[in-house]
Amino acid sequence: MRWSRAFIPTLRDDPADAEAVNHRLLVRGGFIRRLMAGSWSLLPLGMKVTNKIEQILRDEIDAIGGQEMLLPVVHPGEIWKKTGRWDDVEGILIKFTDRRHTDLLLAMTHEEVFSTIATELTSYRQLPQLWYHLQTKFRDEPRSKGGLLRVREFTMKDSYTFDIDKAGLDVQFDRHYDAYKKIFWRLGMKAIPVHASSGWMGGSESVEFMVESPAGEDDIAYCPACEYAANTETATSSLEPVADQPWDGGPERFATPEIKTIVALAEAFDFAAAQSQIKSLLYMIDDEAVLLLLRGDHELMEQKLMDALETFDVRPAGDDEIVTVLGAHAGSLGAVGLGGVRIIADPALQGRSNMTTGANEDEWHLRGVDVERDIEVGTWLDMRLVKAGEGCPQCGEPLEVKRTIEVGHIFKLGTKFSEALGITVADENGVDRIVWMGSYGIGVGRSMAAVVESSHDEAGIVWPVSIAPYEAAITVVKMDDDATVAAADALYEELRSDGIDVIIDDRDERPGVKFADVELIGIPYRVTVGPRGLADGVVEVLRRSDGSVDSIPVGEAASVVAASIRRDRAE
RNA sequence: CGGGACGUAGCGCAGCUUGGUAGCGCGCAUCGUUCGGGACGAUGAGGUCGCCGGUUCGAAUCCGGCCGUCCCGACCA
Repeated sequence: MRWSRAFIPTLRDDPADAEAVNHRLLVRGGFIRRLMAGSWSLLPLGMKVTNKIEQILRDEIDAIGGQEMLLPVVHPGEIWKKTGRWDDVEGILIKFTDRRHTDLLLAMTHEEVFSTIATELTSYRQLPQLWYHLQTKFRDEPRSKGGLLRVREFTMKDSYTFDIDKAGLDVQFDRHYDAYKKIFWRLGMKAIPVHASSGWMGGSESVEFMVESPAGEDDIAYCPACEYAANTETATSSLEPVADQPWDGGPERFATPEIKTIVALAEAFDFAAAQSQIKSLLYMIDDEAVLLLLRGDHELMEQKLMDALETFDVRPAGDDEIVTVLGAHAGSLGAVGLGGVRIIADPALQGRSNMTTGANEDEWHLRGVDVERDIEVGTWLDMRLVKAGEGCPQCGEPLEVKRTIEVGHIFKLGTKFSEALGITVADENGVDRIVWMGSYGIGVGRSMAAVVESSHDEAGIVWPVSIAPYEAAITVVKMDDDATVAAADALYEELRSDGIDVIIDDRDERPGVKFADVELIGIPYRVTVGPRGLADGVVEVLRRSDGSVDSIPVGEAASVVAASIRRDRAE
């Protein structure tokens, strides 16, 4: 490509509305433009990167036996009603009707359609199957943000597997696990696989692939010692035991005027350190008031609660509800002597005594509470948010908590969809068996954004060779110098015939402008051709990733650069 | 959905308090001088001031409503 003919609208200033690094750099570099909130057009450079990412996805999924298909984006509501998701995923699912008043929807994912096709599977002899596609999905996110990180319309690679039994599903799952590790490696990202909550996908087990970035939306707990890693939505940790001070007798009321928070109580009374308090939270779960108890210095992780209770209908009770159920306002709530309300307590409270908690009477608390003696705990449930520094549940070393971007997610769906849609095959005895399914997704645009987030500097993006919009750029320093232009053209042709994806910057611009643009756009190799170097018979090769510069004889430049690029490609 | 900020030329912004018919920088076009890290001079093109309504002789500016965008939160594979 000749730069003078290319549409690469770079911007000198950061767009005013861009905050996230990927947003700033991809817009400035002329890769993408916004059409509306959460919808982006891919300009030529963005398209090139996307194509390269998609090719890697195809390579690796094909390598584990994947067969590519392409399914429609508009689905009949009917099949989503069969799986129950027509009603279950209210909100982000866009529904509409056609001229015949048929219920339709914009696909947010494709389990239903793949499953529909899979009803044509009739015999165990046809299994296993691994199908995938790269398709547009639309999710009406309440709040798109972060450039390409959270959008409404996006391309996703999703694969689906069909097996005769759980063992087969396990094999497919493990293969995807390995393929995903390779994929993210090839995309130039350090992706950490973590145990995750399955959310509304259901299923028994899921692993997310996370890339560390301050722009991310998920926290993971990570053990540097043993590689334990889990989304904080599921992570656990081991805690130092707390030694309670002895206390004779039962709970004792004491006045706590104006004190409404754990912190304030801890400051006012030396026996009421946060870890010696019981945090009481009233929640409405499936329309039932439930009192949740945690250690005072711990935080609730709602997702753990939802997963354990198998419901999405979880919300904090309102002020009115709290007063109605407990007879006091938030700040003085407690579980001692409470009847008729279900109590769920975090195991960190087990065996604790001489604790402080609200008295269910405004401005009064209780001290000397023995959790198991004084409180009728209905269920013990780990629902505590893990914090950095707590012990790894596997090896005890301190955990780290990192902010990350979720770039991929693999699920063991089990039989949820196949049962709902009647996907069965005959086994060797001629008996119909429900098929076991898995589903595995990678966001293409989000991956592109995540690479930018984790690989950039002050000057711009630093693409890995594998997905760079161009592998090399030839910067022609002086366009009105015939010898320079001729040498640059010759180099360009040689690299092209060598199979290198190269662009020649033949614009009549000052060198500074050209240098800045190549760096902003993030092309891994820049070959600078100018009269100054040519006088010595050399051109200059700059490697974007480490800034190293080599002067190389003109005649060897193409082969040296091509060799470097081939080496990078192989990595 | 709650809180906050914003909407004026392709991009970044000023003007609004105190109403008088729109300006700066970058970019763009032409010419000239320049040319190894975002040049300089000259000339020029380009704007429904987000939309609708109101107040007024007169609205980018004041008032009301709406729409859109971003950030925080809620939410979210």
